[in-house]
Amino acid sequence: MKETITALLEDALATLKQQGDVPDDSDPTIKVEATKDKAHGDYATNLALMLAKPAGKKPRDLAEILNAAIPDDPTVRRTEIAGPGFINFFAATDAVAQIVARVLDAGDAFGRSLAGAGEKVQVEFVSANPTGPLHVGHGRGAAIGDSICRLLEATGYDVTREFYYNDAGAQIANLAGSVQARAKGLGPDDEEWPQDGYRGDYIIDVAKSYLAGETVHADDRHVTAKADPDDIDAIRDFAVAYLRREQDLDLKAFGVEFDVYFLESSLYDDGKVETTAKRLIEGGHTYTSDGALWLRTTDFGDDKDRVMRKSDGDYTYFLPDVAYHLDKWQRGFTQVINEQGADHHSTVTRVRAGLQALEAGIPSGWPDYVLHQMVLVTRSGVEVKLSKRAGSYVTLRDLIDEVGRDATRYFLAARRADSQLTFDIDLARSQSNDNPVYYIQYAHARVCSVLRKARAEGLAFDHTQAMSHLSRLDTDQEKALMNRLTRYPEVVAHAASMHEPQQVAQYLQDLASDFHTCYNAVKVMVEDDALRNARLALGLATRQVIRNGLDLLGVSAPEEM
RNA sequence: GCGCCCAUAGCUCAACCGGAUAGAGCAACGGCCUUCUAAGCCGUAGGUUGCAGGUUCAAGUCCUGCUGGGCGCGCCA
Repeated sequence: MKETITALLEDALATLKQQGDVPDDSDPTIKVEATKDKAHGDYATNLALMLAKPAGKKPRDLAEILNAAIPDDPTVRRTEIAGPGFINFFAATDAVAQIVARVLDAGDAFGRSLAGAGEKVQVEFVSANPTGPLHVGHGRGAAIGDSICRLLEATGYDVTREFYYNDAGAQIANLAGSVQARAKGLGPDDEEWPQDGYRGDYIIDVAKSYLAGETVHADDRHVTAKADPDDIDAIRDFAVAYLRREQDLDLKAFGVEFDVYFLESSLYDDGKVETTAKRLIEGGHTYTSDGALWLRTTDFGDDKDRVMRKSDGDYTYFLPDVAYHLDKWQRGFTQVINEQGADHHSTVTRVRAGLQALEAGIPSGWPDYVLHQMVLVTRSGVEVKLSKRAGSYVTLRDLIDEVGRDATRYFLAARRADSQLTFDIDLARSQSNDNPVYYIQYAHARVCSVLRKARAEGLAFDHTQAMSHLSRLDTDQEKALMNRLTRYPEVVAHAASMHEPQQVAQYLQDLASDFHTCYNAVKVMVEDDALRNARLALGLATRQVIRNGLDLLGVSAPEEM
């Protein structure tokens, strides 16, 4: 529909150029928008407003000329000029109803497109170090990151989900020390307890499992414990595998799986850190000061230079970061999206600056970032800060256990990443109309319920009959619902290109609302076979779109509540 | 002090990379169950989009300066 109108406008514009009403060189991007207000028709364009200035005409006069030049088309019932110079398009009723056939025809594929044309995209998200259970912030990253992946897949991209972590640094040494201390029966209150050791109860579980000689299987590694409390290397390997497995289990329970686990240590093992350092030095972008090696990132937009090799000879985390992103580029990802907590926002300019200094032909704005703000968890209006297992923070597992996967995913993905999020546990677990997840799922279940009833009465859905009577769907509520269905592909395309899954959540709420309104106003199970089947078809189409949309958010679509 | 992000109804949030009368839900008030799930629907009320300027035919959206909040500013990650 939108494409049809755009094509009509292109025709009209060409006519105007030919007539000399508009300069030949004016080439505005033609914008056709779905209207917010029914009174403005179904679609509208501001083309006349855009062209008024270059044409040297009043917007409304130009709109008249433009409108007259729009060719006739069966899908457009009529057009009108409104406001300062908008042209409104009213769709033919039959054309709107055809959406039902299109949805049912496409099924799971409805809303998908080939816009990405198979381009390789990598999305890095969560990327938690294996030092403890995932917390709510990681959950937000997982929900947003995975939904972005699903959106990109739905728009034709070849997506790689990647998880980057450090299994060898200071934090890991601290983890090993903490587990060893627990294995020797020490607690955080003992004098010999390592400084800044991890105090959470989960360390006890790791230590017990290690001493019991258990074998753990994570997605990317398998380790059998040596059970020797004095072998710190063995403890470290085991602890990392153990916590990686914990995280994998949490992520699986959350419906998130990764294609690639990338180890920071591999960048050292493969010599990529060395190579990157050499390249930066040879490029002349480094200098030595106070015994440390600095990269002149200020040449590339950073507000201060950064240390890449410390005076003790070790590299800072910054250099492997650059090496890692160079590696991403070399793997052929022309588009990379990094989903991270906003507390790491300072790495953005730094990494980009480091990549520029490599002079590897990487675009200056590469990679893309989606940064999410903090999550505050509340129960009974009071902030929740602690979990028993992790000690100092609320874990993702806590939320999944308490409110379920669907509500957790929905709530964490339904807000713009750049606004702070308050996760209200009471709301998320409430099975009532103020909970948007249930509201949407209920709409889906209601359709299923009607279908069950139809089947039970021996009036199973007749697709052929329905398709030839779609024009019977002519009440205001049905038309509003069908219009909403029409918008779905645009919503998916836009949400994907903007990397904003919350737009899908918003749409689904609106769709569910239109459906419930329709459901209350229009009875499906009527005597008239043709009408009943047409209405069943509309229900089926709605169910399909809800299901498709929820899937983009990783939320299930239950048949009954 | 510097940098990034945010500020929209009493509350939680939308607003399709500048468009028409800024929209939902909750809370409040008034209605709707002999009828497909009332976990729902209909109606009423609620706003100078933090403040002040600017750009534009058109600004919640873009620019500048304030105010308030979050995060960051390490030879930690």
